[in-house]
Amino acid sequence: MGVMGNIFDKCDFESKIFENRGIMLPSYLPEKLPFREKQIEDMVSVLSACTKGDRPTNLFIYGKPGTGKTSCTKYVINQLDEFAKKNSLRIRTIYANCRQYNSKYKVLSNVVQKLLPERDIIGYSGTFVYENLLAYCEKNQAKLIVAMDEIDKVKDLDELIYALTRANEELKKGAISIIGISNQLTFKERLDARTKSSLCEKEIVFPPYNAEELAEILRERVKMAFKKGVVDESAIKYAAAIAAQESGDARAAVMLLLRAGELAEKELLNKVTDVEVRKAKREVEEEIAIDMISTLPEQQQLVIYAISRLTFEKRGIKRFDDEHALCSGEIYDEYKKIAARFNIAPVSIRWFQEYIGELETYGIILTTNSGKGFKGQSRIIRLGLDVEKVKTALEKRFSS
DNA sequence: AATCCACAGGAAGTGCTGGGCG
DNA sequence: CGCCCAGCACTTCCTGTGGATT
Repeated sequence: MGVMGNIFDKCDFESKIFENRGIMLPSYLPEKLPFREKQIEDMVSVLSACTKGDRPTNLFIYGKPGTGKTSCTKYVINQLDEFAKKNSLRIRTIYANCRQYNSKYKVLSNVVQKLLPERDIIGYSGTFVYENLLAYCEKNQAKLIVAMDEIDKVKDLDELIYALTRANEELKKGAISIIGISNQLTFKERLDARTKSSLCEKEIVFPPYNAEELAEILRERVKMAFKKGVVDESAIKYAAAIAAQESGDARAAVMLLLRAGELAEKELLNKVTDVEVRKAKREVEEEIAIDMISTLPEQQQLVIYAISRLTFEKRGIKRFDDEHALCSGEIYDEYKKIAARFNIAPVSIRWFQEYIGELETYGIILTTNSGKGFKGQSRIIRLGLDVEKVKTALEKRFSS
């Protein structure tokens, strides 16, 4: 044996694509929040009350995912903290994600834990936690601002809001304000009337970004996250266009560009263009689809498996004019064979047809109606996804 | 032209399940 | 607590379409 290199030698620790990949991750909090000046200004004008010693009104923020709700809120309360520190004001801000803290008790104990990190309050009763909260505010004469992200995930929200608003009545010196954040626009209507009126004293809407705004946001990120000149303008434009068309979700746009960058890195390219973005988009869609397939009922999985097998076998072998078009009869036969192999009772052809229709509405398969020239009214079926990936995913599923 | 074939899709019936109600 | 009924997943049966075969 000659001189052996290290097996990690191939892994270039110096990326040719990324300058700082972390900036493209969802956890990154940007310093600039373009196109949200108005919303930030509104938040400041509400929260500025506490710098004058008053209790800020509660705030309800809503908008679709990826419209900057969380980033703006975090940014504003960080700034407020900084300002309070500089001017020695008695203001405390707390951010809690309610997906994690999804009940009144969990939220309150998390808040108290953050206020009193040295005090161990885990395992104590709700009233004990609540009293600690009051005691803290009273003792420190604190204006407390609690930002609750994904507030719709809290199971007993009415009680939580009630507890926090009632606290204000009991407190002589301190005060508590709530910032509620939600991406469900219908959520507000489900609330108790009293909860609604106290939580929604002031509302701020975060509209989705349009394509130009998304492109600007991406350019800003790319400047810091990627090496200079690596990301082509076409990639930015394309990623922005996709995200704008789908929901105006900035996080999705950033993720897409991150995936495109990782793809370019894997393929040892030195540029990221719209081609990589397109590939990244396909990759993401396929992952979602395969994920979805795994949650489908067993029978439908068998149908998809039958289609993937037949398509796989037929690749290259031309039949009629279409490359890998299938008609429902042969799929049903294959499906019955596979079902027998796995000892699963097959469904009747009638129900099989319903499955085909359902899978089509999910976008997993594509069907065209062969009006003329072939077996009367019939459906030509093909898989809308990467056949091999689907096949291996399902083989894994059924082998266990 | 009559019949067959391969298929789509409607209608009605069946057996199971889970939730509301007396 | 048992009962009943609605809803579901599915089957059986049936009608209709349009090319292929006799």
